[in-house]
Amino acid sequence: MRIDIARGRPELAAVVARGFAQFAQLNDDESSFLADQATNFQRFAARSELIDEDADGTSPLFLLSGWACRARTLADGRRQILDFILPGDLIGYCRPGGRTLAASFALTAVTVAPAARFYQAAFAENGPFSHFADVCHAVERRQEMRLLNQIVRAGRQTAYERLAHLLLEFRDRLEQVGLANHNSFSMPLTQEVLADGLGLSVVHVNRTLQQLRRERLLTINDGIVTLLEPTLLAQIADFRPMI
Amino acid sequence: MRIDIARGRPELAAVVARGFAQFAQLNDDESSFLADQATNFQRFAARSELIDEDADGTSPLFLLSGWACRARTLADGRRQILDFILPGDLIGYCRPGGRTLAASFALTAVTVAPAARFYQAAFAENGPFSHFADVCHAVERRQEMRLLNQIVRAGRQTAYERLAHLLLEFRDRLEQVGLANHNSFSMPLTQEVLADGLGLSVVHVNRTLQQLRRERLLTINDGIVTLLEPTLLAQIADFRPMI
DNA sequence: CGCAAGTTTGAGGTACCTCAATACTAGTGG
DNA sequence: CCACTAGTATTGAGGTACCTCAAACTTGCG
Repeated sequence: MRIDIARGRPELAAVVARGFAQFAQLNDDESSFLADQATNFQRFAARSELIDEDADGTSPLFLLSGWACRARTLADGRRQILDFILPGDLIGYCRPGGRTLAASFALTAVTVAPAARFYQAAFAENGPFSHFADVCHAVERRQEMRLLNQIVRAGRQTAYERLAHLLLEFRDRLEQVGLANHNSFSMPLTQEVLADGLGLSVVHVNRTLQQLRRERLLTINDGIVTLLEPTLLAQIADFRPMI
Repeated sequence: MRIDIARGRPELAAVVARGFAQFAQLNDDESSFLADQATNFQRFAARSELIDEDADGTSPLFLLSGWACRARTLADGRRQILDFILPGDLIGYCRPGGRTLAASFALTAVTVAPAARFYQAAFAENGPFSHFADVCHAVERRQEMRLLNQIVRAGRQTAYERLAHLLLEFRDRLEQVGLANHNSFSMPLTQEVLADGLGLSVVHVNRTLQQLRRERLLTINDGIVTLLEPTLLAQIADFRPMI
Protein backbone atom coordinates (compact mmCIF):
# COMPACT_ATOMS: atom_id res chain seq x y z
CA MET A 1 0.00 0.00 0.00
CA ARG A 2 2.91 2.35 0.61
CA ILE A 3 4.74 3.58 -2.44
CA ASP A 4 7.95 5.54 -2.62
CA ILE A 5 7.75 8.50 -4.94
CA ALA A 6 10.27 10.84 -3.45
CA ARG A 7 10.73 12.37 -6.85
CA GLY A 8 8.04 12.98 -9.41
CA ARG A 9 5.15 14.46 -7.47
CA PRO A 10 6.32 17.46 -5.50
CA GLU A 11 2.90 19.02 -5.92
CA LEU A 12 1.49 16.75 -3.24
CA ALA A 13 3.60 18.29 -0.53
CA ALA A 14 3.04 21.66 -2.09
CA VAL A 15 -0.66 21.54 -1.30
CA VAL A 16 0.06 21.13 2.37
CA ALA A 17 2.75 23.79 2.31
CA ARG A 18 0.45 26.26 0.56
CA GLY A 19 -2.19 25.58 3.14
CA PHE A 20 0.21 26.16 5.99
CA ALA A 21 1.80 29.20 4.45
CA GLN A 22 -1.33 31.22 5.21
CA PHE A 23 -0.72 30.82 8.90
CA ALA A 24 3.01 31.33 9.13
CA GLN A 25 5.79 32.30 6.81
CA LEU A 26 7.70 29.06 6.20
CA ASN A 27 11.44 29.14 5.81
CA ASP A 28 13.39 26.74 3.61
CA ASP A 29 14.07 24.25 6.40
CA GLU A 30 10.41 24.11 7.28
CA SER A 31 9.29 23.73 3.69
CA SER A 32 11.69 20.91 3.05
CA PHE A 33 10.73 19.22 6.31
CA LEU A 34 7.12 19.25 5.09
CA ALA A 35 8.12 17.99 1.67
CA ASP A 36 9.99 15.16 3.36
CA GLN A 37 6.92 14.13 5.31
CA ALA A 38 4.91 13.84 2.12
CA THR A 39 7.30 11.41 0.46
CA ASN A 40 5.99 8.59 2.58
CA PHE A 41 2.45 8.62 1.35
CA GLN A 42 -0.25 5.99 1.14
CA ARG A 43 -3.28 5.54 -1.04
CA PHE A 44 -6.73 4.55 0.11
CA ALA A 45 -9.79 3.74 -1.92
CA ALA A 46 -13.04 5.67 -1.58
CA ARG A 47 -15.05 4.60 1.45
CA SER A 48 -12.07 3.33 3.43
CA GLU A 49 -11.93 4.23 7.05
CA LEU A 50 -8.84 6.35 7.54
CA ILE A 51 -9.05 6.86 11.29
CA ASP A 52 -11.10 4.88 13.72
CA GLU A 53 -13.63 6.54 16.01
CA ASP A 54 -11.75 5.46 19.10
CA ALA A 55 -8.28 6.13 17.76
CA ASP A 56 -6.02 7.76 20.29
CA GLY A 57 -4.93 10.60 18.09
CA THR A 58 -1.36 9.43 17.79
CA SER A 59 -1.60 8.82 14.06
CA PRO A 60 -2.69 12.04 12.42
CA LEU A 61 -2.48 12.30 8.64
CA PHE A 62 -2.01 14.94 6.01
CA LEU A 63 -4.55 14.72 3.24
CA LEU A 64 -2.51 15.21 0.08
CA SER A 65 -5.18 14.57 -2.54
CA GLY A 66 -8.81 13.53 -2.67
CA TRP A 67 -11.60 14.38 -0.24
CA ALA A 68 -12.44 12.87 3.12
CA CYS A 69 -14.78 13.51 6.03
CA ARG A 70 -15.47 12.88 9.68
CA ALA A 71 -18.82 11.26 10.23
CA ARG A 72 -21.04 9.69 12.84
CA THR A 73 -23.61 7.03 12.08
CA LEU A 74 -26.73 6.54 14.18
CA ALA A 75 -27.95 3.13 15.28
CA ASP A 76 -30.60 3.00 12.53
CA GLY A 77 -28.16 3.91 9.76
CA ARG A 78 -28.73 7.63 9.45
CA ARG A 79 -25.38 9.23 8.82
CA GLN A 80 -24.19 12.73 9.55
CA ILE A 81 -21.01 14.09 8.08
CA LEU A 82 -19.46 16.31 10.73
CA ASP A 83 -16.66 17.89 8.77
CA PHE A 84 -15.41 17.77 5.21
CA ILE A 85 -11.65 17.29 4.86
CA LEU A 86 -10.03 18.76 1.76
CA PRO A 87 -6.53 18.48 0.29
CA GLY A 88 -3.99 20.17 2.53
CA ASP A 89 -6.02 19.55 5.68
CA LEU A 90 -4.98 17.51 8.68
CA ILE A 91 -6.91 14.41 9.71
CA GLY A 92 -6.75 13.60 13.39
CA TYR A 93 -5.58 15.60 16.31
CA CYS A 94 -2.93 17.82 17.69
CA ARG A 95 -3.77 17.34 21.27
CA PRO A 96 -1.63 15.22 23.51
CA GLY A 97 -3.71 12.39 24.82
CA GLY A 98 -6.55 13.35 22.53
CA ARG A 99 -9.13 11.00 21.09
CA THR A 100 -10.46 11.63 17.65
CA LEU A 101 -14.11 11.55 18.78
CA ALA A 102 -15.33 10.57 15.32
CA ALA A 103 -14.20 8.28 12.54
CA SER A 104 -12.70 9.66 9.34
CA PHE A 105 -13.51 8.22 5.92
CA ALA A 106 -12.23 8.69 2.41
CA LEU A 107 -14.97 10.12 0.21
CA THR A 108 -12.91 9.60 -2.95
CA ALA A 109 -9.65 7.79 -3.55
CA VAL A 110 -7.14 9.68 -1.43
CA THR A 111 -3.46 9.94 -0.74
CA VAL A 112 -2.38 10.68 2.79
CA ALA A 113 0.91 11.00 4.60
CA PRO A 114 1.57 10.41 8.29
CA ALA A 115 1.76 13.64 10.24
CA ALA A 116 2.93 12.30 13.59
CA ARG A 117 6.52 13.49 13.09
CA PHE A 118 5.21 16.89 12.15
CA TYR A 119 3.42 17.16 15.47
CA GLN A 120 6.42 15.91 17.36
CA ALA A 121 8.53 18.56 15.71
CA ALA A 122 5.92 21.23 16.36
CA PHE A 123 5.65 20.60 20.07
CA ALA A 124 9.21 19.60 20.89
CA GLU A 125 10.47 22.26 23.24
CA ASN A 126 13.30 24.36 21.86
CA GLY A 127 13.27 22.38 18.61
CA PRO A 128 13.93 24.05 15.27
CA PHE A 129 10.32 23.63 14.19
CA SER A 130 8.43 25.07 17.13
CA HIS A 131 7.14 27.54 14.59
CA PHE A 132 4.82 24.77 13.43
CA ALA A 133 2.94 24.98 16.70
CA ASP A 134 1.40 28.24 15.48
CA VAL A 135 0.28 26.43 12.38
CA CYS A 136 -1.32 23.71 14.49
CA HIS A 137 -3.27 26.22 16.51
CA ALA A 138 -4.43 27.97 13.37
CA VAL A 139 -5.48 24.65 11.87
CA GLU A 140 -7.49 23.82 14.95
CA ARG A 141 -9.14 27.20 14.96
CA ARG A 142 -10.19 26.78 11.35
CA GLN A 143 -11.50 23.37 12.08
CA GLU A 144 -13.66 24.74 14.85
CA MET A 145 -14.91 27.40 12.46
CA ARG A 146 -16.02 24.64 10.12
CA LEU A 147 -17.91 22.87 12.90
CA LEU A 148 -19.67 26.09 13.85
CA ASN A 149 -20.65 26.57 10.21
CA GLN A 150 -22.09 23.06 10.13
CA ILE A 151 -24.20 23.77 13.20
CA VAL A 152 -25.64 26.98 11.79
CA ARG A 153 -26.38 25.42 8.43
CA ALA A 154 -28.12 22.39 9.87
CA GLY A 155 -29.85 24.25 12.66
CA ARG A 156 -31.14 27.44 11.14
CA GLN A 157 -30.83 27.47 7.36
CA THR A 158 -33.06 26.24 4.57
CA ALA A 159 -31.82 23.66 2.07
CA TYR A 160 -31.27 26.41 -0.46
CA GLU A 161 -29.17 28.44 1.97
CA ARG A 162 -27.29 25.41 3.24
CA LEU A 163 -26.12 24.43 -0.20
CA ALA A 164 -25.06 27.94 -1.10
CA HIS A 165 -23.20 28.22 2.19
CA LEU A 166 -21.37 24.93 1.88
CA LEU A 167 -20.31 25.59 -1.69
CA LEU A 168 -18.94 28.98 -0.69
CA GLU A 169 -17.02 27.34 2.12
CA PHE A 170 -15.55 24.84 -0.33
CA ARG A 171 -14.54 27.63 -2.66
CA ASP A 172 -12.77 29.56 0.10
CA ARG A 173 -10.94 26.54 1.40
CA LEU A 174 -9.86 25.29 -2.00
CA GLU A 175 -8.74 28.74 -3.06
CA GLN A 176 -6.45 28.86 -0.06
CA VAL A 177 -4.57 25.80 -1.27
CA GLY A 178 -4.59 26.80 -4.91
CA LEU A 179 -7.27 24.34 -6.02
CA ALA A 180 -9.88 26.85 -7.15
CA ASN A 181 -9.72 29.62 -9.70
CA HIS A 182 -12.27 32.33 -10.07
CA ASN A 183 -15.12 30.61 -8.27
CA SER A 184 -14.62 27.36 -10.08
CA PHE A 185 -13.43 24.14 -8.48
CA SER A 186 -13.73 20.40 -8.64
CA MET A 187 -16.16 18.85 -6.16
CA PRO A 188 -15.94 15.06 -6.33
CA LEU A 189 -19.01 14.38 -4.17
CA THR A 190 -22.16 12.48 -4.91
CA GLN A 191 -25.46 14.07 -4.00
CA GLU A 192 -25.81 11.44 -1.31
CA VAL A 193 -22.64 12.69 0.37
CA LEU A 194 -23.87 16.26 0.14
CA ALA A 195 -27.13 15.14 1.71
CA ASP A 196 -25.35 13.50 4.62
CA GLY A 197 -23.27 16.62 5.08
CA LEU A 198 -26.22 18.98 5.07
CA GLY A 199 -28.79 16.96 6.95
CA LEU A 200 -31.05 16.60 3.91
CA SER A 201 -32.38 13.79 1.72
CA VAL A 202 -30.72 13.02 -1.59
CA VAL A 203 -33.90 13.87 -3.45
CA HIS A 204 -34.09 17.28 -1.90
CA VAL A 205 -30.43 18.01 -2.56
CA ASN A 206 -31.07 17.16 -6.19
CA ARG A 207 -34.05 19.46 -6.49
CA THR A 208 -32.34 22.28 -4.65
CA LEU A 209 -29.26 22.08 -6.87
CA GLN A 210 -31.57 22.24 -9.87
CA GLN A 211 -33.12 25.37 -8.48
CA LEU A 212 -29.71 26.98 -7.98
CA ARG A 213 -28.78 26.10 -11.55
CA ARG A 214 -32.11 27.20 -12.98
CA GLU A 215 -31.61 30.57 -11.32
CA ARG A 216 -28.16 30.79 -12.90
CA LEU A 217 -26.38 31.11 -9.57
CA LEU A 218 -24.03 28.27 -10.38
CA THR A 219 -23.28 25.45 -12.81
CA ILE A 220 -22.07 21.91 -12.21
CA ASN A 221 -20.48 19.97 -15.07
CA ASP A 222 -18.53 16.79 -14.60
CA GLY A 223 -18.04 17.56 -10.95
CA ILE A 224 -16.74 21.06 -11.67
CA VAL A 225 -18.70 23.66 -9.73
CA THR A 226 -18.72 27.23 -11.02
CA LEU A 227 -20.26 29.89 -8.85
CA LEU A 228 -21.75 32.35 -11.32
CA GLU A 229 -23.03 34.81 -8.74
CA PRO A 230 -20.77 34.49 -5.72
CA THR A 231 -21.82 37.78 -4.16
CA LEU A 232 -25.47 36.95 -4.43
CA LEU A 233 -24.84 33.46 -3.07
CA ALA A 234 -22.97 34.94 -0.12
CA GLN A 235 -25.95 37.16 0.62
CA ILE A 236 -28.39 34.28 0.36
CA ALA A 237 -26.30 32.11 2.66
CA ASP A 238 -25.20 34.88 5.04
CA PHE A 239 -21.73 33.59 4.39
CA ARG A 240 -18.76 34.92 6.32
CA PRO A 241 -15.37 34.32 4.77
CA MET A 242 -13.32 31.61 6.47
CA ILE A 243 -10.95 33.30 8.88
CA MET B 1 -19.30 45.06 39.36
CA ARG B 2 -16.47 43.18 41.00
CA ILE B 3 -17.02 42.00 44.55
CA ASP B 4 -14.55 40.51 46.95
CA ILE B 5 -15.81 37.38 48.57
CA ALA B 6 -12.62 35.55 49.39
CA ARG B 7 -14.39 33.94 52.30
CA GLY B 8 -17.95 32.81 52.38
CA ARG B 9 -18.50 31.13 49.03
CA PRO B 10 -15.87 28.50 48.51
CA GLU B 11 -18.37 26.44 46.58
CA LEU B 12 -17.94 28.65 43.55
CA ALA B 13 -14.35 27.63 43.05
CA ALA B 14 -15.28 24.11 44.03
CA VAL B 15 -17.44 23.72 40.94
CA VAL B 16 -14.49 24.46 38.71
CA ALA B 17 -12.20 22.23 40.73
CA ARG B 18 -14.67 19.36 40.63
CA GLY B 19 -14.92 19.78 36.88
CA PHE B 20 -11.17 19.72 36.47
CA ALA B 21 -10.60 16.88 38.86
CA GLN B 22 -12.04 14.47 36.28
CA PHE B 23 -9.17 15.18 33.96
CA ALA B 24 -6.25 15.27 36.33
CA GLN B 25 -5.67 14.57 39.98
CA LEU B 26 -5.22 18.01 41.55
CA ASN B 27 -2.77 18.47 44.39
CA ASP B 28 -3.22 21.02 47.15
CA ASP B 29 -1.23 23.74 45.42
CA GLU B 30 -3.28 23.37 42.30
CA SER B 31 -6.57 23.36 44.16
CA SER B 32 -5.71 26.47 46.10
CA PHE B 33 -4.46 28.18 42.94
CA LEU B 34 -7.87 27.53 41.39
CA ALA B 35 -9.65 28.73 44.50
CA ASP B 36 -7.60 31.92 44.35
CA GLN B 37 -8.65 32.56 40.78
CA ALA B 38 -12.29 32.37 41.75
CA THR B 39 -12.05 35.04 44.41
CA ASN B 40 -11.99 37.74 41.80
CA PHE B 41 -15.36 37.10 40.33
CA GLN B 42 -17.85 39.28 38.49
CA ARG B 43 -21.58 39.10 38.01
CA PHE B 44 -23.45 39.63 34.77
CA ALA B 45 -27.15 39.83 34.15
CA ALA B 46 -28.98 37.46 31.82
CA ARG B 47 -28.53 38.38 28.16
CA SER B 48 -25.26 40.23 28.66
CA GLU B 49 -22.58 39.60 26.14
CA LEU B 50 -19.68 38.02 28.01
CA ILE B 51 -17.23 37.71 25.15
CA ASP B 52 -17.37 39.50 21.84
CA GLU B 53 -17.38 37.62 18.56
CA ASP B 54 -14.11 39.16 17.49
CA ALA B 55 -12.40 38.96 20.85
CA ASP B 56 -8.82 37.82 20.63
CA GLY B 57 -9.10 35.05 23.15
CA THR B 58 -6.89 36.74 25.70
CA SER B 59 -9.66 37.05 28.26
CA PRO B 60 -11.07 33.61 28.93
CA LEU B 61 -13.43 33.17 31.87
CA PHE B 62 -14.47 30.48 34.28
CA LEU B 63 -18.21 30.14 34.55
CA LEU B 64 -18.79 29.77 38.28
CA SER B 65 -22.58 29.84 38.36
CA GLY B 66 -25.45 30.29 35.94
CA TRP B 67 -25.70 29.18 32.32
CA ALA B 68 -24.26 30.77 29.20
CA CYS B 69 -23.87 29.97 25.52
CA ARG B 70 -22.02 30.70 22.35
CA ALA B 71 -24.32 31.81 19.56
CA ARG B 72 -24.38 33.17 16.05
CA THR B 73 -27.16 35.35 14.70
CA LEU B 74 -28.04 35.49 11.01
CA ALA B 75 -28.72 38.73 9.19
CA ASP B 76 -32.50 38.29 9.42
CA GLY B 77 -32.49 37.59 13.14
CA ARG B 78 -32.55 33.81 13.23
CA ARG B 79 -30.32 32.71 16.06
CA GLN B 80 -28.41 29.49 16.53
CA ILE B 81 -26.89 28.54 19.83
CA LEU B 82 -23.65 26.75 19.06
CA ASP B 83 -22.73 25.51 22.50
CA PHE B 84 -24.24 25.60 25.96
CA ILE B 85 -21.84 26.63 28.72
CA LEU B 86 -22.54 25.23 32.17
CA PRO B 87 -21.05 25.96 35.60
CA GLY B 88 -17.45 24.81 35.79
CA ASP B 89 -16.89 25.31 32.05
CA LEU B 90 -14.42 27.66 30.45
CA ILE B 91 -15.59 30.49 28.21
CA GLY B 92 -13.13 31.55 25.55
CA TYR B 93 -10.01 29.94 24.30
CA CYS B 94 -6.79 28.27 25.21
CA ARG B 95 -5.11 28.79 21.94
CA PRO B 96 -2.36 31.33 21.65
CA GLY B 97 -3.37 33.86 19.07
CA GLY B 98 -6.84 32.37 18.92
CA ARG B 99 -10.01 34.21 18.08
CA THR B 100 -13.20 33.19 19.77
CA LEU B 101 -15.11 32.77 16.48
CA ALA B 102 -18.47 33.32 18.14
CA ALA B 103 -19.87 35.61 20.82
CA SER B 104 -20.74 34.27 24.26
CA PHE B 105 -23.85 35.36 26.14
CA ALA B 106 -25.24 34.87 29.61
CA LEU B 107 -28.48 32.89 29.47
CA THR B 108 -29.19 33.52 33.15
CA ALA B 109 -27.53 35.77 35.68
CA VAL B 110 -24.00 34.42 35.93
CA THR B 111 -20.85 34.77 37.95
CA VAL B 112 -17.57 34.43 36.12
CA ALA B 113 -13.91 34.71 37.05
CA PRO B 114 -11.03 35.63 34.75
CA ALA B 115 -9.08 32.57 33.65
CA ALA B 116 -6.19 34.28 31.91
CA ARG B 117 -3.77 33.62 34.77
CA PHE B 118 -4.83 29.99 34.78
CA TYR B 119 -3.85 29.67 31.13
CA GLN B 120 -0.57 31.46 31.70
CA ALA B 121 0.22 29.07 34.52
CA ALA B 122 -0.82 26.08 32.44
CA PHE B 123 1.41 26.90 29.48
CA ALA B 124 4.37 28.46 31.23
CA GLU B 125 7.28 26.15 30.54
CA ASN B 126 8.68 24.45 33.61
CA GLY B 127 6.17 26.20 35.84
CA PRO B 128 4.62 24.46 38.84
CA PHE B 129 1.24 24.25 37.13
CA SER B 130 2.10 22.72 33.80
CA HIS B 131 -0.17 19.93 34.92
CA PHE B 132 -3.03 22.26 34.04
CA ALA B 133 -2.14 21.97 30.38
CA ASP B 134 -3.60 18.46 30.42
CA VAL B 135 -6.77 19.88 31.83
CA CYS B 136 -6.91 22.46 29.04
CA HIS B 137 -6.57 19.83 26.39
CA ALA B 138 -9.26 17.72 27.99
CA VAL B 139 -11.53 20.75 28.19
CA GLU B 140 -11.02 21.45 24.51
CA ARG B 141 -11.69 17.87 23.59
CA ARG B 142 -14.95 17.89 25.51
CA GLN B 143 -15.93 21.09 23.88
CA GLU B 144 -15.40 19.60 20.47
CA MET B 145 -17.51 16.63 21.53
CA ARG B 146 -20.33 19.04 22.33
CA LEU B 147 -20.08 20.67 18.92
CA LEU B 148 -20.21 17.28 17.21
CA ASN B 149 -23.30 16.43 19.24
CA GLN B 150 -24.92 19.66 18.13
CA ILE B 151 -24.26 18.82 14.48
CA VAL B 152 -25.75 15.35 14.74
CA ARG B 153 -28.81 16.58 16.61
CA ALA B 154 -29.55 19.40 14.20
CA GLY B 155 -28.61 17.46 11.08
CA ARG B 156 -30.09 14.02 11.53
CA GLN B 157 -32.41 13.80 14.52
CA THR B 158 -36.10 14.51 14.99
CA ALA B 159 -37.30 17.09 17.49
CA TYR B 160 -38.18 14.30 19.91
CA GLU B 161 -34.72 12.76 19.66
CA ARG B 162 -32.97 16.12 19.82
CA LEU B 163 -34.60 17.06 23.08
CA ALA B 164 -33.90 13.70 24.66
CA HIS B 165 -30.30 13.91 23.53
CA LEU B 166 -29.70 17.42 24.78
CA LEU B 167 -31.24 16.71 28.16
CA LEU B 168 -29.05 13.64 28.56
CA GLU B 169 -26.03 15.72 27.69
CA PHE B 170 -27.00 18.27 30.33
CA ARG B 171 -27.43 15.52 32.91
CA ASP B 172 -23.98 14.06 32.18
CA ARG B 173 -22.27 17.40 32.28
CA LEU B 174 -23.96 18.59 35.43
CA GLU B 175 -23.33 15.30 37.17
CA GLN B 176 -19.63 15.71 36.53
CA VAL B 177 -19.57 18.94 38.51
CA GLY B 178 -21.88 17.72 41.22
CA LEU B 179 -24.93 19.66 40.09
CA ALA B 180 -27.19 16.72 39.30
CA ASN B 181 -28.38 13.85 41.45
CA HIS B 182 -30.05 10.79 40.12
CA ASN B 183 -31.18 12.14 36.80
CA SER B 184 -32.53 15.31 38.28
CA PHE B 185 -31.09 18.77 37.71
CA SER B 186 -31.97 22.41 37.40
CA MET B 187 -32.30 23.71 33.84
CA PRO B 188 -32.82 27.49 33.91
CA LEU B 189 -33.68 27.81 30.21
CA THR B 190 -36.74 29.17 28.50
CA GLN B 191 -38.27 27.15 25.70
CA GLU B 192 -37.13 29.85 23.33
CA VAL B 193 -33.52 29.21 24.30
CA LEU B 194 -34.00 25.49 23.85
CA ALA B 195 -35.47 26.19 20.43
CA ASP B 196 -32.47 28.27 19.41
CA GLY B 197 -30.19 25.53 20.65
CA LEU B 198 -31.95 22.75 18.81
CA GLY B 199 -32.84 24.49 15.56
CA LEU B 200 -36.58 24.29 16.25
CA SER B 201 -39.45 26.72 16.80
CA VAL B 202 -40.63 27.53 20.30
CA VAL B 203 -44.03 26.08 19.58
CA HIS B 204 -42.58 22.79 18.49
CA VAL B 205 -40.28 22.58 21.50
CA ASN B 206 -43.32 23.10 23.68
CA ARG B 207 -45.33 20.33 22.03
CA THR B 208 -42.41 17.95 22.00
CA LEU B 209 -41.71 18.49 25.70
CA GLN B 210 -45.37 17.80 26.34
CA GLN B 211 -45.08 14.54 24.48
CA LEU B 212 -42.04 13.52 26.52
CA ARG B 213 -43.92 14.30 29.71
CA ARG B 214 -47.11 12.61 28.57
CA GLU B 215 -45.12 9.46 27.90
CA ARG B 216 -43.67 9.69 31.39
CA LEU B 217 -40.10 9.85 30.18
CA LEU B 218 -39.39 12.97 32.18
CA THR B 219 -40.91 15.71 34.30
CA ILE B 220 -40.17 19.42 34.48
CA ASN B 221 -41.25 21.37 37.53
CA ASP B 222 -40.01 24.84 38.35
CA GLY B 223 -37.09 24.39 36.02
CA ILE B 224 -36.11 21.10 37.63
CA VAL B 225 -35.80 18.36 35.04
CA THR B 226 -36.13 14.77 36.18
CA LEU B 227 -35.39 12.03 33.71
CA LEU B 228 -37.73 9.23 34.67
CA GLU B 229 -36.55 6.76 32.05
CA PRO B 230 -32.94 7.62 31.35
CA THR B 231 -32.12 4.31 29.68
CA LEU B 232 -35.08 4.55 27.37
CA LEU B 233 -34.24 8.17 26.59
CA ALA B 234 -30.67 7.18 25.76
CA GLN B 235 -31.98 4.58 23.34
CA ILE B 236 -34.36 7.03 21.72
CA ALA B 237 -31.63 9.62 21.31
CA ASP B 238 -28.80 7.21 20.46
CA PHE B 239 -26.92 8.97 23.22
CA ARG B 240 -23.27 8.22 23.89
CA PRO B 241 -21.98 9.25 27.27
CA MET B 242 -19.78 12.32 27.26
CA ILE B 243 -16.15 11.20 27.19
C1' DC C 1 -53.56 45.75 39.68
C1' DG C 2 -51.40 45.72 35.38
C1' DC C 3 -47.65 44.77 32.70
C1' DA C 4 -43.99 41.70 30.74
C1' DA C 5 -42.22 37.36 29.91
C1' DG C 6 -43.06 32.82 29.19
C1' DT C 7 -46.10 28.80 28.15
C1' DT C 8 -49.80 26.64 25.92
C1' DT C 9 -53.40 25.83 22.35
C1' DG C 10 -55.47 25.98 17.70
C1' DA C 11 -55.48 26.27 12.71
C1' DG C 12 -53.47 26.26 8.50
C1' DG C 13 -49.34 26.20 5.52
C1' DT C 14 -44.93 24.45 3.65
C1' DA C 15 -40.42 22.66 3.35
C1' DC C 16 -39.07 18.96 3.82
C1' DC C 17 -39.30 13.47 3.56
C1' DT C 18 -40.30 8.62 1.76
C1' DC C 19 -41.23 5.49 -1.70
C1' DA C 20 -40.90 4.14 -6.25
C1' DA C 21 -39.97 4.39 -10.95
C1' DT C 22 -37.09 5.96 -14.72
C1' DA C 23 -32.91 7.57 -16.96
C1' DC C 24 -28.22 8.11 -17.32
C1' DT C 25 -23.26 6.70 -16.92
C1' DA C 26 -19.28 3.95 -16.47
C1' DG C 27 -17.23 -0.24 -15.83
C1' DT C 28 -17.23 -5.52 -16.81
C1' DG C 29 -17.43 -9.59 -19.15
C1' DG C 30 -18.72 -12.10 -23.10
C1' DC D 1 -19.29 -4.37 -30.03
C1' DC D 2 -23.05 -5.20 -27.17
C1' DA D 3 -25.48 -6.92 -22.99
C1' DC D 4 -25.29 -6.53 -18.08
C1' DT D 5 -24.69 -4.49 -13.83
C1' DA D 6 -24.09 -1.09 -10.22
C1' DG D 7 -23.95 3.40 -8.94
C1' DT D 8 -25.78 7.91 -9.49
C1' DA D 9 -29.07 11.45 -11.04
C1' DT D 10 -33.67 12.72 -11.96
C1' DT D 11 -38.76 12.85 -11.83
C1' DG D 12 -43.42 12.13 -9.81
C1' DA D 13 -46.78 11.53 -6.13
C1' DG D 14 -48.19 11.57 -1.68
C1' DG D 15 -47.19 12.08 3.31
C1' DT D 16 -45.53 14.39 7.54
C1' DA D 17 -42.78 16.81 10.71
C1' DC D 18 -42.08 20.74 11.04
C1' DC D 19 -43.27 26.11 10.74
C1' DT D 20 -45.95 30.60 11.13
C1' DC D 21 -49.44 33.37 12.90
C1' DA D 22 -52.45 34.51 16.40
C1' DA D 23 -54.76 34.18 20.56
C1' DA D 24 -55.33 32.71 25.32
C1' DC D 25 -53.58 31.42 29.49
C1' DT D 26 -50.05 31.55 33.42
C1' DT D 27 -46.64 33.38 36.23
C1' DG D 28 -43.87 36.69 38.46
C1' DC D 29 -43.17 41.40 39.69
C1' DG D 30 -43.16 46.50 40.45
